[in-house]
Amino acid sequence: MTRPRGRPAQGKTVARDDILNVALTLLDEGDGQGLTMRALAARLGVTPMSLYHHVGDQAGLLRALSERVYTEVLEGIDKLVDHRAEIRMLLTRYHQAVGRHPQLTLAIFATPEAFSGVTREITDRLTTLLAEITTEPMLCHILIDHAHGSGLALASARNERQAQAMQEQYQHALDSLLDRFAPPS
Amino acid sequence: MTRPRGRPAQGKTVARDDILNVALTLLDEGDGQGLTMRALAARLGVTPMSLYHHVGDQAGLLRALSERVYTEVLEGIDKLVDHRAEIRMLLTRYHQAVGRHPQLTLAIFATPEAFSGVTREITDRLTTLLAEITTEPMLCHILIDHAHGSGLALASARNERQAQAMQEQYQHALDSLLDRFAPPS
DNA sequence: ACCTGAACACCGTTCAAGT
DNA sequence: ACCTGAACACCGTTCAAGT
Repeated sequence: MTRPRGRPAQGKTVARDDILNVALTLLDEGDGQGLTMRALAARLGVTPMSLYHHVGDQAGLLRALSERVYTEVLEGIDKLVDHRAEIRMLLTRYHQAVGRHPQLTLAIFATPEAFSGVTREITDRLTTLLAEITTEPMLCHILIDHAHGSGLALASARNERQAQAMQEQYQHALDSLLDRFAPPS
Repeated sequence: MTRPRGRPAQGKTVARDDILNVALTLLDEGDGQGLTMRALAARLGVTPMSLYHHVGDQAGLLRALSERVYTEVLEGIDKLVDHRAEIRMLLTRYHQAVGRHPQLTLAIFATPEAFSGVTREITDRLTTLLAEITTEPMLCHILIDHAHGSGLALASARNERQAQAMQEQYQHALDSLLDRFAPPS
């Protein structure tokens, strides 16, 4: 009558990487309500509680996702001699990351415990770089806020062509901001 | 055995205004998870389902809240002759509204159906005003994004003194942006 | 018009128990 | 170490029924 308990004889262990991948698609394919511990477990063919072993609770899951997504922003950014070029690169990649996973960004905003050190790394790197080319301390916040807003707006692009156009508009705005606050000397 | 059904003889009708007031405090006093239809109803001494009669479903509730909060932004803004002064006033009030109800702002971000026409009115007014003093079309987005980001950050102020200081920093940044994109002629 | 209880289909998370 | 079922305390929302 009762189904078998415990770890099944042939049971495959679910990989942490798979959890994160599937979680990310659940988050992106819906309106943000698609990612639940139960739905995630079901999609992975596993009991909800087994997830807790790999990623902790829901905030832990979000933090892991945030790490995975935002780490890509820092990867392959060589310390350029040209500060301005490095700033552009960093922000463009960040903007893209937000645009690719807007629901993740919103979820993190609403879940302070989900903040990962990676985002801190990004903003720290940006502030030190910006300190080299401008004396306006608020420029960093302005740039990051705009990356958020514009990145989130990217979600409402109707097709790839429009998304491309919005990306270019962002680049333009970014250049304009840098020009006006830190004119190339 | 069974408790009475239907409208109680002396039952007071719950007022829509009370619903919104209590909903707003539930939203603000917690970490954003405090506002649920059931908790709201309980606080009002009413069954959850009675709420649906007044504000519709959860998205309707959020839209009503958004209207109440953001309408105050537009109120008492006389059309000033000085475009720049009006822009400053509009954004400062918007920034304050976001800062006072950060969780509402986040909830609306995550719930597109909750968008009220009022926010559209605000951005429309801003765009037409900005068109008068600058040719950079993205300035409007930059200003609104920064109002969002800085307003949301206001939530993490540890005391009123610090909040005041952050408000002033926002003003400063706003002026700086306007100066650089639309220098007073 | 306005409020009610019951019901449906969900949630996150803890726990003790299996292998 | 890793997975399990059962249970607890919640959700939003629909429905038919009361006054």
